[in-house]
Amino acid sequence: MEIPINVSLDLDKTLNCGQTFRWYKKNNQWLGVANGTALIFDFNQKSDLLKIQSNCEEIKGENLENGVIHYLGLNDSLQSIKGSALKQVEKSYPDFVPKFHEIVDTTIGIRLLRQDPWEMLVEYLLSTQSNINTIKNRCETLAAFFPENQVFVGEEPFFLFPSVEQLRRLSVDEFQSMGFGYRSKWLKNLIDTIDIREFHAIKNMPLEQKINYLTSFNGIGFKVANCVSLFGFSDFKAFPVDVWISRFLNQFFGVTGNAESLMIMGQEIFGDFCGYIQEYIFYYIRTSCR
DNA sequence: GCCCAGGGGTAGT
DNA sequence: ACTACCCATGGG
Repeated sequence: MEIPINVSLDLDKTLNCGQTFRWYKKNNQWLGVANGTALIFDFNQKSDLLKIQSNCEEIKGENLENGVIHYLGLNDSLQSIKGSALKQVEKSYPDFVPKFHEIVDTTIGIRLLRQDPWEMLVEYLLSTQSNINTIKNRCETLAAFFPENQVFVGEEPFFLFPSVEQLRRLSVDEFQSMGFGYRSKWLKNLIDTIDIREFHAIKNMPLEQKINYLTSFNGIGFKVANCVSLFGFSDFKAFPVDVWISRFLNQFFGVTGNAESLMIMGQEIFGDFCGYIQEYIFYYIRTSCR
């Protein structure tokens, strides 16, 4: 099917900016899994048509069109988000306004995906102290361990992300053999102890309570908790601070500190949608200074 | 071989 | 609260 896209969307940057790990581009098409449905996107930027192929006709109970619109965050008003953040920057850090425009105007089509919280929790636990390529390989290795999860769109194979119950069948040694290193025991502990209903219930809690719950697990620290809150639960007040964001804040605002103090800094600078702006910054600094 | 990566836990101040 | 140190592994 095809759906018209009449809002700003940069699909390449959205799927390639580091918020998601299992999408890949092949023959000018994007292939990936969105909330349990395998998809192939073919986006013609000129005609503003998004061609969609899939392995089934729905995404988590919604029809395909609405499911894709939801997954891609196409209902987010990017202009409102930019306006809100700009107002906050003008008020508190006017010297930063020119840089703010430069960053946002070069990344404006990026949208925050509505990804599966469970997948985000596992994948960001595996992300610590690793570059994005390594993380992508790990996530795909883990998913491909379960051949029963394989689905096809035409000839193209996909692996749906394993459930908690499926992961419980694996041992620390098997995680080790997948190259997870010291994260293996964290993952094993997580899947053995998590109450999945309790986990999903944090969606409606304030950010501080999400972080408190998530950081109660071994291996989930402040930064990863913010990633899960932002990318899994769409809490736009989350502000993940990794080495890149930390360097950026030091360079442009002269601040240093741990992930928690710098998150508060990000919230003060950019306001209620700081998570969105964080993703723009992340893409900007990783593509411009090189 | 060396350095870095979407960090976190722990022990010692 | 802050710091130093360790942790496994792959990629550039």
